[in-house]
Amino acid sequence: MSSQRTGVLELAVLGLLHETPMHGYELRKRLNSVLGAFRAFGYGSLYPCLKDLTARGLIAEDALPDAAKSLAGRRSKIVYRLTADGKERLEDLLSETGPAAWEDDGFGVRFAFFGQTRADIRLRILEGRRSRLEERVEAVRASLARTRERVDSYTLELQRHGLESVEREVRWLNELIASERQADAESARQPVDNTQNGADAPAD
Amino acid sequence: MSSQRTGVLELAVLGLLHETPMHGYELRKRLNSVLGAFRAFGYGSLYPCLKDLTARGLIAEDALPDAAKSLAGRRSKIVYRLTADGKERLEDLLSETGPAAWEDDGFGVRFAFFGQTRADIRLRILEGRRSRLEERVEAVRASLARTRERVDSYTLELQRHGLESVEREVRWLNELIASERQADAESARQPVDNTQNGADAPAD
DNA sequence: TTCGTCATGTAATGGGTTACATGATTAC
DNA sequence: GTAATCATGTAACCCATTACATGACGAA
Repeated sequence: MSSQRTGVLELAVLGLLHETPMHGYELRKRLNSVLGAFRAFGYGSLYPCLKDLTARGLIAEDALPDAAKSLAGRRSKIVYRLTADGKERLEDLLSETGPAAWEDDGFGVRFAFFGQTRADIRLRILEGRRSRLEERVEAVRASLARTRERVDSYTLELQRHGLESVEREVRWLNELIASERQADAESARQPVDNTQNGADAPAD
Repeated sequence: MSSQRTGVLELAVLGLLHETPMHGYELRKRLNSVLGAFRAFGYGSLYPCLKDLTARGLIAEDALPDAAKSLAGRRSKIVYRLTADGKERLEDLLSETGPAAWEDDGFGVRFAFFGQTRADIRLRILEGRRSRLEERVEAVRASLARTRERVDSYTLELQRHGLESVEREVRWLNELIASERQADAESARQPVDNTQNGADAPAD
């Protein structure tokens, strides 16, 4: 039932390859530099994923055994690039606004590729995540309130710190949402857009 | 070798049951209230885990079909309690100071049960986690420094926010470590301890 | 020549999620 | 009597991890 099993890794690979073709080793480094603070992938995850994506025709390999490679960079074995199908798939994934898009992992990756995401989708994802986090805040607050649940001080401290972290992210989201809305309003006033569906432009 | 496959859930269950016997449903609530901000487990994870732990003799079920249940609490089907083996296992797990203890998940659970953990182990885990996080900070900082890696502003913002989060946790750990050390020093001056190996006590 | 990093993989397994299925008890 | 919550489970699947294995290339 419409359950597009995402797999953070798949999305991340497609997203990175959309920016520019790369080979596995490089991909992994970029991956861990972009998502660095949250997640780390090893080769044991990446290579099987690349094989899978290739088999599904979403990416393709351009093997260059010992080609020119003008300046910069050692010679590479297999360079992967996004296929047309892959690009389509990427757009589909980046258009999702459901749970996958606001849960911890999924959100991080999607946010990293917000540059390739439609503005309205961005907003919905940010808001989705915010309300998700607000639920958590509520849950922890409730738990903190029920002090009868005799908790030792460490458990309490953990909850307190966790709560603060989540609240902090909510504030961050608030700022992001505000600035998205502002940008939206401004671009509506003077549509300087490129490649966008041009609404009736105001006579200058 | 020696790879004691932990499984956050297993440890969490043992830890909670060490405090007091409980049945599955209750266990799950406590679980998500204690670890609330970080992780959530569903029944689909919990019950199989309980069966597994039972099979391994680490916990046991006390079925009370419709017993007295004096005050407070609805009648429960299966109440789980920690066995002697389970307690031993729990102590082993809580004594670990390796990767399992300072990686995201493992750390959270272990911290929640610090009350049941030896003071020296606590300190080593806190320090282990701190140095782990410091590595991450370094990695992200390095990535931020290499501005050549043309990143769009969203990716950048994600990295920036991630970095701040990690730095924040490092500060938190610093405080915790300091207060652990202080408590340690104080208890060394006047050993008011119970159940501890009594060093030569100072004549009052 | 040896070390570090670049570079690519595989096999086995793991730990947990999702979705489904069921029924008892309590509050309204 | 009906809805919410309590309460217990199973089957299928998934995404990734761990540990291992291999080798070329450049710098010291």
